Amino acid sequence: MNYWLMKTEPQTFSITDLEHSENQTSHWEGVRNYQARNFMRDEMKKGDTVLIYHSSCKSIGVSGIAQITNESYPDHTALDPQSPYFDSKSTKEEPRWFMVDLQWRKTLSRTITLKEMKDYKELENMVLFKRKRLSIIPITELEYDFILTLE
DNA sequence: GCCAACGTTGGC
DNA sequence: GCCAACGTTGGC
Repeated sequence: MNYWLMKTEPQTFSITDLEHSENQTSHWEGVRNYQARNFMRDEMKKGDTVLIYHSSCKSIGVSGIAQITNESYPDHTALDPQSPYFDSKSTKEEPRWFMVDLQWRKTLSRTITLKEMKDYKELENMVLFKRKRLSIIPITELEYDFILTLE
């Protein structure tokens, strides 16, 4: 069982939106970065645990927990010319982009902020700090457990 | 809104 | 295959 951190802009899709989705479950559309795609396509497994991270917003940081309920399948929004995630180079026969399904587990009582996470030695090796533009980030069980103790 | 970091594109 | 130009991410 693996642990992940997935970034989202809450004005687009927040942990609260996931909580209020049908069956508290949603697909995770719009990943358009190859390394993030590879994590999703090749390594995310059903049952993996995900920290939901809010970016580009007032309160930046970890805001909730979710779980992978469906492993990767083609991201249909890449084929939709009306979608902001449309990619003319992706086809039904050879999909370029993938998504997974996530189910809500918990909305944290407060956001564990990026700022405070940077203060802890226990988290100093987080990929989150090293790969600033990666939207899907593997984390260790120790990092996961430690972050949740901060709530 | 600014801008640094950095991933992607495309000419050569 | 290199690398300059360009576009996007995301913290501040």
